[in-house]
Parts: sequence; structure tokens; C-alpha cells
Amino acid sequence: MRTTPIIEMDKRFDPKSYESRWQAEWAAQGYFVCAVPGAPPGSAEATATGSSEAYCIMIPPPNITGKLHMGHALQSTLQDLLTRWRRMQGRNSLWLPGTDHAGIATQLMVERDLAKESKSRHDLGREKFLQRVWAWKEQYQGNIRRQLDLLGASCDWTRERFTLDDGLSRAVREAFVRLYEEGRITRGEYLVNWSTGLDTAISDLEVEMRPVTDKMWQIAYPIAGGASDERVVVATTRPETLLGDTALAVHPEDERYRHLVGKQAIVPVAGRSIPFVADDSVEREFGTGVVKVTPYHDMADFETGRRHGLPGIQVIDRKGRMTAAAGAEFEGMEVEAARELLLAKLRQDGFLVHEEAYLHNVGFCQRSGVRVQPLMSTQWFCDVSSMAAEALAAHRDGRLELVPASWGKTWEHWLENIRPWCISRQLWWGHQIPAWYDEVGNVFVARSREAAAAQAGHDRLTQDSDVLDTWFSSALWPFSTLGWPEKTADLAFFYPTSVLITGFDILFFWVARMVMMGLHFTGESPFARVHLTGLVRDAEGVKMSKTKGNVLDPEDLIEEHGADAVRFTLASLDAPGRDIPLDPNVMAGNRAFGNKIWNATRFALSKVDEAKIPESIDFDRLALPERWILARLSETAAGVDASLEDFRFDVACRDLYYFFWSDFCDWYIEMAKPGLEPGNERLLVKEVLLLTLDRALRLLHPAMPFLTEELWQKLPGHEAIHPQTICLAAYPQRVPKWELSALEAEKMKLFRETVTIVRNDRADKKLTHRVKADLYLQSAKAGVPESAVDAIAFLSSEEAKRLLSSIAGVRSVMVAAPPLGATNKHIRKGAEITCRFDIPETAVDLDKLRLALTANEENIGKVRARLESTEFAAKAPAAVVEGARRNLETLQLERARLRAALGLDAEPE
RNA sequence: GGGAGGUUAGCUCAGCGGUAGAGCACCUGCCUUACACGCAGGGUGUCGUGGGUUCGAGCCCCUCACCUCCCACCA
Repeated sequence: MRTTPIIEMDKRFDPKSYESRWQAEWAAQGYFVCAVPGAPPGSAEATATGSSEAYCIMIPPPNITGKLHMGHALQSTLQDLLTRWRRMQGRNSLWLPGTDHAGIATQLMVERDLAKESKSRHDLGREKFLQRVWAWKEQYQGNIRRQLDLLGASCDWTRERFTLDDGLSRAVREAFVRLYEEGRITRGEYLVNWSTGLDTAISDLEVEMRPVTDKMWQIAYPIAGGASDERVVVATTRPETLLGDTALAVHPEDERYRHLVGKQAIVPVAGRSIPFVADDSVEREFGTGVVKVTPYHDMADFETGRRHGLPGIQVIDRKGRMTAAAGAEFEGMEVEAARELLLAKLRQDGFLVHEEAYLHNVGFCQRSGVRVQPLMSTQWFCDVSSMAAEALAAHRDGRLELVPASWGKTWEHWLENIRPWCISRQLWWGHQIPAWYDEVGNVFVARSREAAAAQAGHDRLTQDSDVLDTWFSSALWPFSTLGWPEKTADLAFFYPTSVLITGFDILFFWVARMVMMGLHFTGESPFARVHLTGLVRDAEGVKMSKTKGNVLDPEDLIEEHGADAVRFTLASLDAPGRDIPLDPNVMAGNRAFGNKIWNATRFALSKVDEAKIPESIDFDRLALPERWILARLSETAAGVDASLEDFRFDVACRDLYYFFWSDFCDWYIEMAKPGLEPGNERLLVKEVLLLTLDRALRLLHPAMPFLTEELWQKLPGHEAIHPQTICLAAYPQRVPKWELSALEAEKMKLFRETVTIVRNDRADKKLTHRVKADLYLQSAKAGVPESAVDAIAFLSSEEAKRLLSSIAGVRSVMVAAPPLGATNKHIRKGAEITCRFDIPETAVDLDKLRLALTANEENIGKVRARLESTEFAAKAPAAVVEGARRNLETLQLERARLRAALGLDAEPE
């Protein structure tokens, strides 16, 4: 005997009461642990499915530095949604979790921590410092898992990886050595982006251009060996680099300066002679048309210098201070101070011709915020040009699909213009470069120190002190996490992965590099499809930032609304190519949706007695409401599947929301109520109620895992669907047999319209729902549109009467002329429907009627004009013409009704 | 300087060539035997501008304007 479950369930749902319980249960049961065909049995025995069809998503590994932000919450929600959906479809679905060592970010945080003890990493030394970072990592790594658990993530934690763990480190060394042996990785001295804030080189991608108002100075350079007063004027924003000038450049076709090419100029203050060179890159219109060339302190000048075989002079060092080469009086000065001193000297000697404010773009170190200093240094570079070509080809031939596809052009442009990737960093935390040097500087690149020693023939070797750019190890993530370079069962089964979900902001940093490395090392794109999400913003669409104080914390939101509401909200806002404006009101609305689901279940459980979710149902024996809701269920299942295939999470959520709230709760449950009354039972109503609820919960499960599991476990008969958990129950599919015929669909439409008529009339008269209505039906006058439905017969049937009584407070339905004076007549499907209430007829709101008449006549005018156009009749499809004709007829009947109510003649013309 | 996206109700956004939609907000009436995190009803639109294609354009084409964001070595 079932007790009455309604007593057991609270009137309000409380996500906190079950969310953590279910996450713990799922983990304990190992539902998300994948067993791979051919793999040795182990903990994976508890696996969900033995399916041989793989589905795999690699998490974009969050930094171990800390805390998940809204972007992680969004992306994790979508990844989990897809994984749960595929898992329920029976795929062997792996969502592999992990974290990134995040070289610079992590090192900075630990250094900041050290600074509290007034220590620097140099005080500790490399060994001790790294021990400290590892300790720090151990402390924070669990945080990521805890947060993903809170969100309901169905990761396989037995496969969790870390970019610095042994396996991944091995993969990194393997990749590095292979690329080196192929000649793609080289070491050399180049002008690189130097961050004095981080004391390391950074890649082009880590440089952020920002507009800055500087000054543009014009400086005169005397001509050597010319007339004593002959000078040429040069414009510059960085006068201090003049000390490192090794040439002046002019455009080869600039008549103003052509005569100078081959001559020498004298660098003011420094007094050195430097040549004039002619170079196409000089813009004649800009500045004075003469450019100072400082190869070691300017990217463009570096290239110019190379073209002309010019030497370079390093006048600024890696700390941002002037070197000895800048001259004794400048040596050791900060750049700013050196600039002031130099300007003073120039001014004093009459070399400073002009100065003005100047707005231009300047490169800043994205991470530390300092101005990037171009600096000559020895670094490791990876030539990715051929890999980029492969990545381009994969995109063009469809092996790699970007969603939304509009990112394609950006992809092409970046890869077509790619430059060598500076992969070495002067940091300690990261993968130390697998290169060793002997006493005389010979380099041995190898997979291990032993291998390097074997190459060298001795062990007097020192390892390169630099580490690799964090993104180098991330680039290997899709296959290094599966055991590459070993040929593991996981790699064979799950690689290439199915989809990647990440933010567009790391399209180049990460996605492009994974595709390049994946294609290079495995011959396959690491994933077939990439869904790029937008940026999570605040309710007003403003970017979240600490300084603006508008940052939302996923953990707070989960605490307040429950994980399911957070997930549903994020997923429903993920429209292609758009950012995600996160409004707490919307979140509250979706929490209310959870409450609605809770209460619908609570209602059903209180009514179904001994009934169970039926294993099958005889659709043909059902009454219209049951047939209708099953039809809607089938359509919704079909729609959700299609939407998820296309990454249209917004559409899938909208359809689910509408189906559950409007179709199921507002309409079906209301229609089911009379059929659930003792002694009045409609055939199989309880079974259909349970069946629909079961399917709806399963459809919703990927988006709202906790609530659906909690409720589904309460449904009688759920064990027959899956003995343990909704997580592994089959995802509902379309059932074509359940879909309604056109006739039935029309009947349902007529019924709903009739309900609305009654409710409208009641609201117009300001009556409460308690005042019952009497309905009068009679055939409408001539000119009524044809209809397949016999409206009068249908609406006056016992079945319809009972439904109308329950849902719309209709006391009686009479096939008769309405009492004299009745004004609220409505025409539907050839029937004139009049609604009367048990109260004196209130005064008709004439203004409202007049407005309605005006609108009606406007519409008639429009439709008639279309119908009278010969072109419309000739060219529009017949169905459209016919639709317009019917429309006109209905509008005309409506007009007659309105005119009668207003006491006007029936026909105006 | 290139490129992408956006411009639809008060707000945030859907929208498939055929009479403009949702949620939230707002107004009215309701504690109707699941739910007030609720029920029912309601109002609101020059679909950014100007052209074009079409019988018919929010939707397709072109122009312009404004907003967001990427990429880019005019010193």
C-alpha cells in the first residue's frame, strides 16, 4: 500500500535537501566511470553502459589557481548536458576532468604569497620554490572538483589529469623532442616580447594592444659630411631608443630624401655615424618620412635591420634599465628617467624640433599589465607554419567544424598569418625544457637526462633552465590525457574526441594549437566539432570585472537558487554568437520552474493510487487530452534531440520549459483532473500522467540532473525503466505513432480556443472563477468557413462538457440560441459560441468594442487588398490564398458581431 | 586599416518570406481540492536608416549610422 506521498513532499522544493546527496550517490555508484572495451577490468566494472559507441568531451582544464568563474559554470553545464544526454542515449560517454598548471598565473600567486613573508622565489631557490608550488597545488586542486560536484558535473574522476602529472609530462617531452628532431623547434636569438613585469618572454598572443596618449617628438639628426647646418628630422615616440639607432630609413621613391641614401647621419647626443637606407616599409606621409631604425628595440626595425644587414645595439636590459651601451651617463637608469635626461640634452643642443600629443596603440603584457619591451634574447621557437596549413585544411574540408560557423573567417585569418611561436618562458613552474648543455654550450635535446647523456657521451650536463609556455602542454590535452604516446585502450577508443566546448577567447591560445598538434601527432583532428560560447556578462550586458563589482560567483548562485536553476539558466541563454547576459531575475524564474516541476510531480503522486508508469500504452484507446499530451511529448522529444545535435541549448531549454509548464501543467494536468476524480475516471489517465511525467523528467535530466533524479525516484514503476538511476535511463525519443491527425489537432485547438473565450469573457466582466458560465452553441450564419470539425457536436459532447466544466468553469453547454441581449458572441469553426454568466449583464464596454472594430476593419482592409491583387492570386501558393480567404470570412463575421453589439447596421457598405 | 557579431516590447532576448513572439517587469482579478517560486486575463512595437528584389520582407540583396569584440609593426 502506498502512503499518500503528497504528505511526504514539501509544498516548496528545496534543492539543498537533495543535491549533494545525489552527487555523492552517483559518485559512490560509479555511474560516470567508463569501461572501455578491451581494457582490463578494474574499478570501471560499475560502468553504465557497455556500449561500443564512444562519446568523449575533454574539459578545458581550469587553472589550479583556484576558483571556477561563470564562464566555467557555463561551459561545464553545456559539457555535462551533452555528456548526460549521450550517456542516456546509450553511448559510452566520457567527460574527462582535469586541471592546468597555468605556469605564469600559478607562479605569480605563490610568489605573492611568498611576498607576505618578504621573500622572493630567488630567496628559496628553484627546488624549494617548486616544492612550495606543489604544496599549494595540492591544497587548491580539490576545490575545482568540489565546485564541479556542486554543479552536478558527471565527470569520470578516475581519469582526472593534471598538465604536470607524470603522464602528461612524458607526452610533453615526447612532443618537444619529435618537433625538435623534425626541425620545427629551434633555439635562437630574436627580438621577442619581453614582460619586465614577469621577467620573461611572452608570445604574441599574450600581448594586448591598448590605445595610449603619448608624445611624438621630432628630433633633428645632422648629416655627416654635408653642409654644416644640413639636418634631417625624425619623428619618434620613444626618443631614448635613439641611443640604439643604427640607421635612418626613407622611402626609396621619396624625392625629398633620395639624395641622402648612401650618406651618413650623426646620432645626436651619442655622436655616432649611421647610414641612410631606403626601405619600402617607410610611409612617406607619416611623420617626416624619415624613420630611425633601432633593430634591437622595435619589432619593425628588427625586420628593417635584417633586410639591410644592420647591426643592433642593446640599450635597454631585461629589467627595463639602460645598459652600458647606452652610454655611461645613462647606464642603469630606468627608461622613463633616461628619456627625460635625453630630451633635456636634445633640447639644450637644439636637436629637439617639435613635440605633440599623440594617440597610438601600445602593447601591454596581458598578465602583468606592464608595457611590453621588445628585447633581444635567446629563446625556443616552434615553427607551426606547416601545422597551421593542416589546421586550415581540416577546417576547409569539414574534418573540423566551428559552431557558430562565423568563426571560420577568424580561424582562417589567424592561421594564414601565423608566425613562429615563442615557447620558452623564464619561469620555474612548468615543464622544464628537455634540453641539456655541456660545458661548451652544445645542446642535447632528449626525452630524459640519461638519453641526453648518452648523446653527449658524458653526464656533465646542465638542463635548460627555461620552462615551456603553458599552452604547449594544453595543446596536447585531447590525447595526452588518454595516454599518448602509449597506444592505450582509452586512446584507441575515445580519440578523436567528439566535441569541444570552450570560450571564443581561447580560440587561438588553445583550440587552434590543439588542432595543429592533434593533426600533427595523431593524424586526426582532436575533435570534429567545436562549440564556442559567448562571454558571461551581467544583467545589463556589461562585462564582469572585479573593479566594477559586478562579478557573480557560481557558488553563490548555486547556494541561492540550486544547481539545476543555474544550469538551466546558463544553458537557455547560450544562443549562437551571443554573449550571455546573466540576470538574477531570470535565475529566479528558472528556480520557479524547478518548483513547478516539483509540484506537478507532487500532484501526480497524490492522485495515481496504485498505478505505475506503464511499459506500453494503447494509444488508440485514449481520449483526446491523453492523445494530445503524448503527441506534444513526442514532438518535444524530437525537437530537443535536434536542438542538442545543433548545440542549440537555448532552443532545447525553451521547448522543454514550454512543454512542461504550458502544455503539461497548464493544460494537460487541468484536463486530467476531472478524469482523476473517483468514480469519474477516464481510461488510463493515471498511466498517461505518470508516463508523461517520467518522460518529461528524463528529457529534462541532462539540464536539471538533481531535481529530476530526486523526483524520478519517487515515480512508481521507475525501476522497470532503470533499476538504479535516471542518469542511465534511456533518453526519450520521438514516437511517430503518438502524433495527432490533423482532425484531432483541430479539435484540440477548438477546445483550447473555447476555454479562452470563456476565461476572456469572465475576466472582461471582472468575475471570479467561481461564477459559472453557460455556453450556447448554434450554427453560425451563412458564409461560415468550411471545417473538418463539427464544432457543435464536439463541444457539446459529454467529454468536452466535462473538460470545460473543470478547466473553464462551464456549468452547462446548450445547443440553442442565446438569450436575447447576449453580446459576447464568438465564431469558431462554423459555430457561434455565446457565454452567459449568472449575474446581471453588466454594461458593455463600448470603447473597447469600438477599438476592436477599428482593428478588425483595418485587418479586413489589408486582407481584402491582398486578395484583390491579381498578382497575389496568380503567384502566391494556393494554400496561402485559401488561408487569406478564410481569414477574411472570419474577420467579416467578427465585424458583424461587433457592429451588432455596438448597435450599428450589420453591413457598413 | 582589415574582419566578425549586434541593432525586434520598459529590460534581456527568440523569430523558419505569408496578419510580430517568449521570459522578466508592469496592470487587473483570484489563497480555484499540485504549486502565491502559483492561476487567469491585459497593454505595450516607426522590427536602427535609406534603397532594392518579391504578389508579399523583421527575415533575402545593397547603402549608411551606431554599439561590442577580434586581428593589425605608420615610427
